[in-house]
Amino acid sequence: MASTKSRLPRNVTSTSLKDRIYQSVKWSLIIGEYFPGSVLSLRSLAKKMGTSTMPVREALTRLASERLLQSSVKRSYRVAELDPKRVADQFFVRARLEGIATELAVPNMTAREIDELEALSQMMEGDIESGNNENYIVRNYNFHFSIYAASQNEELFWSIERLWAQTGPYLAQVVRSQEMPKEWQLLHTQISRAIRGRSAGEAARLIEKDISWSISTFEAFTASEDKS
Amino acid sequence: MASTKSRLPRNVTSTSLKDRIYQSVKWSLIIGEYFPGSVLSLRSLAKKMGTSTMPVREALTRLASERLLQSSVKRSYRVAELDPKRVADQFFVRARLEGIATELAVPNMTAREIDELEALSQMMEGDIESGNNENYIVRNYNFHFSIYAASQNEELFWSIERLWAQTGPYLAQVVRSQEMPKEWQLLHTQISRAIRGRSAGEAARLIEKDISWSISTFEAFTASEDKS
DNA sequence: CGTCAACGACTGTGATCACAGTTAGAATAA
DNA sequence: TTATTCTAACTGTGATCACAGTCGTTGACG
Repeated sequence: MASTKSRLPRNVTSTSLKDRIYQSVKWSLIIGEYFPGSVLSLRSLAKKMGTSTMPVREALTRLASERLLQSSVKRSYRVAELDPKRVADQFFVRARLEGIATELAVPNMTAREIDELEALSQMMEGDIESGNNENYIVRNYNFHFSIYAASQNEELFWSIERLWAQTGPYLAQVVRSQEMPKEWQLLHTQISRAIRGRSAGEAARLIEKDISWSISTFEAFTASEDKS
Repeated sequence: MASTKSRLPRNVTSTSLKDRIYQSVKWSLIIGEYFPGSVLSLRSLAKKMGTSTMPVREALTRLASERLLQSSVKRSYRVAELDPKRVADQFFVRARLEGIATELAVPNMTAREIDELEALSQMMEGDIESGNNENYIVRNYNFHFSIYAASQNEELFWSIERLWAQTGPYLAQVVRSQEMPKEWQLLHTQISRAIRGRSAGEAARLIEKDISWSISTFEAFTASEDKS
């Protein structure tokens, strides 16, 4: 888990304990390591981290303020329960913001960056083929955020990342629990191809398509859950 | 002071101290009560609030995590110094998000809400006329956010509010230090009129125009500051 | 057997302390 | 006067404590 942290842009000197705990928990949320409704208590987390509760509570108040965790007074912190309206709202904003970021990014990306993108998309196709959902989740994150980083708009980048962490627990749960749809297989390759061709509008359209597929997959999943 | 609070019904005091301090500081940022570079130290703020440093530090870590304040290890919290690129990025995202929120809001707004909007815009015209910049800042906030609330997308609403708090210290500084441009006078009335006519696209376009005016006013201001 | 009150083990919150790193200003030297 | 050093007052960080509210379980009672 610690090795993946280097993917996230940050100030080089964020060595405080509270920051490391914050990053650690946030990453766990993004890759869906916690389930909706999971309880995160100060003392148990502190024990697990080998610290006092102090840095943990600062980390958790941060996460709660970014709406990644829910908290009410004197009740334990927990991963937000599934609220279809809320998740739909989040995906809606994600689609718009990620489309905008992609449009900005396309003219900025270097040939080397696009090569890496294409390599990633190849591996993601393989992950879908072999059903390696775990790898897919991480590579999908890296794929998207190497694009958004190229938008060179930090504010945009952070807004999107916050939303990913919010939708992470739900989406990852879906991706883990079932075979990934075959339609997903080509999409990311098409995206990197559109970027290579410098067609910003096309790339943005495909990114938004990617997200709308996520939505419908998610909705189909929750619908089937309700019946069981 | 503390003794009177404890006697109030519990639903009034149900919000924690840290939350109230958080809200208080955030509002101060939105209306530009703090200047770029202002230092907010735990102990001095705690003294001002009449509490220990504990709730203050949780409030400030929240604000820092939302990028409303800057913090580096063992250095005091401070309002971000002016970084033209960063502010431009923030305004860019604001324009897009607020345009989207407006488009969503227009079909949702009730006649009563639109009446209130129009009343606000009338008063804002008066504020510009009489040079009452202080009132204008607050009414402008209320005007915009009553629209964004009607988008009925909470995630969108919070994203925008966060950006307002980020740009607040810069923009408010400009608005306070000079006469407001006459062009601003009619804009908000036009916006409420477009909303009454249920033309979402037009309303969104005007909102984005409002923000782009903010940008250019801000840029003109910083340019003139550099020369002096 | 089923209901409900009460207990006990939890929860976050706020206060206070020790500590180490930062910083600004006074004292010293050139 | 100007530059530099050094100290003293400040900063956030982390640990620990007391406290009050929450919640699940147990045990008594109907």
